[in-house]
Amino acid sequence: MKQTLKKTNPGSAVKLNLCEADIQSLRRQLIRWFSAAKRNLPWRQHRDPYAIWLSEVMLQQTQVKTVIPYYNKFLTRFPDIRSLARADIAEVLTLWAGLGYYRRAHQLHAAARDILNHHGGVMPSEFDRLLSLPGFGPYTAGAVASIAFGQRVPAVDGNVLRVMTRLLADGRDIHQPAVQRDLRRTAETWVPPRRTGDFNQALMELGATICTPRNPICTRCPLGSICRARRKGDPAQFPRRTPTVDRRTLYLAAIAVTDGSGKLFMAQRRSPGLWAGLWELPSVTTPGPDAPHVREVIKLAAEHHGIHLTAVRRVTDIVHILTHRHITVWIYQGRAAGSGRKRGRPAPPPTPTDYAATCWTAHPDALPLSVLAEKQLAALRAAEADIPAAGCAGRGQE
DNA sequence: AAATCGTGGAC
DNA sequence: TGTCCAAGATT
Repeated sequence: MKQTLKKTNPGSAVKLNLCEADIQSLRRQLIRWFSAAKRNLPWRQHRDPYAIWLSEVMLQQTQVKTVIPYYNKFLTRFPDIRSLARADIAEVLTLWAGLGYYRRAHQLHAAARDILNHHGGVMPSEFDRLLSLPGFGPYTAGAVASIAFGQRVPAVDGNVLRVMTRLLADGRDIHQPAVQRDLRRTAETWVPPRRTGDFNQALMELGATICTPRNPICTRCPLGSICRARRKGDPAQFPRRTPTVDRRTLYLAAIAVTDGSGKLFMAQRRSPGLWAGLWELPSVTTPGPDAPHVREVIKLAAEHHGIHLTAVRRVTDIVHILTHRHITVWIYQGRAAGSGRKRGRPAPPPTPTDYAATCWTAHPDALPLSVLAEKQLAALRAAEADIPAAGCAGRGQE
């Protein structure tokens, strides 16, 4: 039996949902399909709630393929909540460097400490308690509660939102928080009393492998018989697309400052913010779109970093693209003419203002670096600039 | 509610 | 090549 609903119905009195019979069919078909089709992923070999939690955090807005190597390394180094909670945030960031969205690493660490200090080191199992931990939103709390503890709660991520809008032929904009909340309430009625974790994972797995954003493979979909978008003939029109926003451009002048003994001046970014806690060449924003003159760079270095430069030259420049930023970086090199510098000794790091900390180091690659910072060092070396050589401590060399 | 927060895969 | 967007959370 089918409900008679208006097509896409914002404001309709009747809640957009499947009928009871279709919900039963959905549960059965999905679980059956998942048993046969599920991918063999590292986190599916664990029953430990911590291991599942870690995977869910790393997978936020990050593809499975990208996460896998980070996950394995992280879990080897920090096999349980206690080891993570007692670790230095610097080491956590080192293992996270390159994965992006670094707030996740800070909050993962904070939540581990919270669990150790206030929950006896035992992961909470209830949705509401999980939700109150740092880094847990509706999705992650639902995923951990259902997958690790079998709680009957939904786990609605981007995959599930897409699958749901297609099953329901729901034309609303899933980027709107109110729409997401409504779909989560609908999903609550879909989660079966048993095998909640498998059901939630099956919905996500379907979205990731069959019900994909473009070119969904409806011929292989176990839910084809109840999918309203498929019946309408064009499932890919759901979910509704939203107009893209332009990337803002950002212009930076970065300076590779060396002292007399082969050390490089590095700066650690503040938290919160972009690349929080990671290290990079000290830089300042400039009006753009033209590269600042050398004398301007000398002035900026003195103002922002308290360093007096000599022998400044522009070495190279790079472009870095983020989701909503287009960053142009002009890279300069100079030598510190610090007053306190003696033979073979770097000047003490100036008191940081723009940054959380600064340091002189002969091994900049040993610090947790953003991908942009790695690009900066690589570009300098390609230009044969006079900076410390790459050591063996950097990532991506194994 | 709309912005912010990274990086890379896929087409 | 540009665009979308990925097991989202936070302010």
